[in-house]
Amino acid sequence: MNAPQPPDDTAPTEVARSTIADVARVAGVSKATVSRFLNHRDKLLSAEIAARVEAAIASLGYSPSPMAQALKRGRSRLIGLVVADITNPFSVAVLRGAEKACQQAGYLVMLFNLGNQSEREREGIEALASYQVEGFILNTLGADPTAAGEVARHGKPAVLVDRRPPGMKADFVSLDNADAVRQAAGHLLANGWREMLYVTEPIKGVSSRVEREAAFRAFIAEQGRAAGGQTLEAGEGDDAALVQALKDWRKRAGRKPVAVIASNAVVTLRVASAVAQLGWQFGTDLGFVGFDDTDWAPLIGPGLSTIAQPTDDLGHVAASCLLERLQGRQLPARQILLPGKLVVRGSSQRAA
Amino acid sequence: MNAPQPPDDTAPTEVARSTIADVARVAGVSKATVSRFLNHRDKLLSAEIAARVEAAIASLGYSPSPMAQALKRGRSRLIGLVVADITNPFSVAVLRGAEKACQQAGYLVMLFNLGNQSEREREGIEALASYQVEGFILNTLGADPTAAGEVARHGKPAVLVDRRPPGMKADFVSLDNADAVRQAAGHLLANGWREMLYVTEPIKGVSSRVEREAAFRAFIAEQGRAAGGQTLEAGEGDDAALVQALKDWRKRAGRKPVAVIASNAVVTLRVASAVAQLGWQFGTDLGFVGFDDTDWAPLIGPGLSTIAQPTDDLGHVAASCLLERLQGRQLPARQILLPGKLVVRGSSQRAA
DNA sequence: TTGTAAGCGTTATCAC
DNA sequence: GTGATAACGCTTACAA
Repeated sequence: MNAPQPPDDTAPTEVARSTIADVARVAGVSKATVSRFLNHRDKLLSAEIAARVEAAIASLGYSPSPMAQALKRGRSRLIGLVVADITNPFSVAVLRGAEKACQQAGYLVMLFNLGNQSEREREGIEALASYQVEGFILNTLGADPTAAGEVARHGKPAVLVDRRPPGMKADFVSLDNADAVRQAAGHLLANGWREMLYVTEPIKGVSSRVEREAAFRAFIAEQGRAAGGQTLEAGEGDDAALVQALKDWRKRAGRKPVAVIASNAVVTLRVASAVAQLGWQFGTDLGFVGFDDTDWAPLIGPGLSTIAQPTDDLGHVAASCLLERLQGRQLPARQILLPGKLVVRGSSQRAA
Repeated sequence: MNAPQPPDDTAPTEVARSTIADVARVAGVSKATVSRFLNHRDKLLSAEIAARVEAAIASLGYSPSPMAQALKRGRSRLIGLVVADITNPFSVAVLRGAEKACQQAGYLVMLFNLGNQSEREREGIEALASYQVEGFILNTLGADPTAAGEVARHGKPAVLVDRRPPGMKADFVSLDNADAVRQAAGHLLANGWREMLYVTEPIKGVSSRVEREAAFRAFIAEQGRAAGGQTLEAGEGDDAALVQALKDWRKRAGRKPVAVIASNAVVTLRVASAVAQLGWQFGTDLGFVGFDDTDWAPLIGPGLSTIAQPTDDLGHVAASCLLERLQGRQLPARQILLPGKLVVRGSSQRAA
């Protein structure tokens, strides 16, 4: 304990970031000149000075502080991405697409994950806004209507993905839900499944859920007596209830071939689990199509048929929309619907 | 073209964020006083003035700009998280844990996804550092050795998750790989599987892959003639090759019961797909344990046995380590190994 | 073509 | 206790 204390700079000699002032000093010019070199490159600069500045920058390994730039310019090269649930593969896939597009355009994505707690929407938007993000990509909103206002208040452009809050005017990018549901249901019907059950998470006014369920009902209505259908809202953690509901429903259907449409990957998992418990086989006891073509879908039972969402495009398009507006283009709020693609596997083909 | 230009304030009357100066004016005090109120709250403030400031802040809906604060203080309340591949459920799970801990401590997580392009490590670290992140959580590094130096250069604390680059001194949080492999292999052996194949992504010096494979080899060596084992590095997209390799290997094993250990979820998927193509059944033709307990594991075949990583804890612990250091604690580089948990399902139990 | 100086929104160091 | 004032690292009139 009495040993001479080594100098307590345990932190590995923190190399202070060099600033524009350092560069200026080394190059023997003013800060303004360096800044010009950075922002206007060739214009208004004598070759000799430009070279000196360039050398100084290189020798110091200087790069400008985005923070300071943001403070001064009011622009940050940051895009705020609010995601409902990072655990949802759909959200992640969209994120990936968006991120790629943003990075290509020189923007960095700042992520705020709601973890499905919609009451944190405002919080997320506030936090992001305070970092001067230039725009928002929102894969959430539905519950908290004030959050929409929150975005508007900042006057920053926003694009909505997948979910559209009640009265919000903004670009909207989403799967063409109506078409996708028709593809799924139509395919099942064509394969001889006569009685369908649409299983969804509790709808709770979430726009994509509303749209899909409505499309399902519309489809069934159109078919007259050719097909029957109903909707089941399955709450999380209610596994036993789902099993029971499926059993009852199939019994009621009598001898009609029955099929389930699952509204997303989470529901697919729950249904698959219930089906396993019941000892049923996809494709023989039960037809099935689920939304979201996950990489495990081919491996369950005879392979699960799915509606693949163009997630990468969704993210890419969302980012592009936003970037366009950031370039100052003034357009009315657009609504971009991308088609889903039916991937046929064993679960939707009658094997009995 | 000659039409009178409408005033181009099409942007929805951008409500300028109110600044500390606004608050000062409204409250009839100086900026310094407002700042004191914000940072030192009660100390050194007369009740009357404090009340006035508080009222002004409330009425303006003021909140300080983190950017300006970061610029001034050199601290940003930001933590940089570099993730090898946001598509990997393991990475996402860790991210979730880390994010939760950070948010609780008042930090925001800034995410940089490498998309598996390890050559972008430097880039990511640079980008994050330029935003003055106070520390790093790195779920990557292995390939680019200069990236490690990059982190050190900034003198900011970092904690490594899952992968540890060659010569980097920093906190390290990871699954106890050696123990996990022994659990998996031991369990298979105990269930009568005599010949094992360890299937991994190309090892390429990635520490976690190296450790797991080494542990597997060590385990086999210890068993003497009680068990045989070999390793297969399966490159991505090489599906046909994997199928062939499995076939050959099983043939060579003769009548000995064979089992596969998959080094992570991605490999599990590839193996499951190959097994399906071969028409084999898990649990009868082939034993199986895979790393990472995904939510689809129970649904494939008779259920896939897995080693569940404590992902949430991993992320949480990583964040805690970092936060501790940010609080100024000087500790030697720690190494925290969390145990995995064997989840037994049908695939590892001999049904034949 | 280049330099000077003001200011972005904060916080910290002084005086008063 | 409170208020000027000078930074933090950068951009941008305005001068020269």
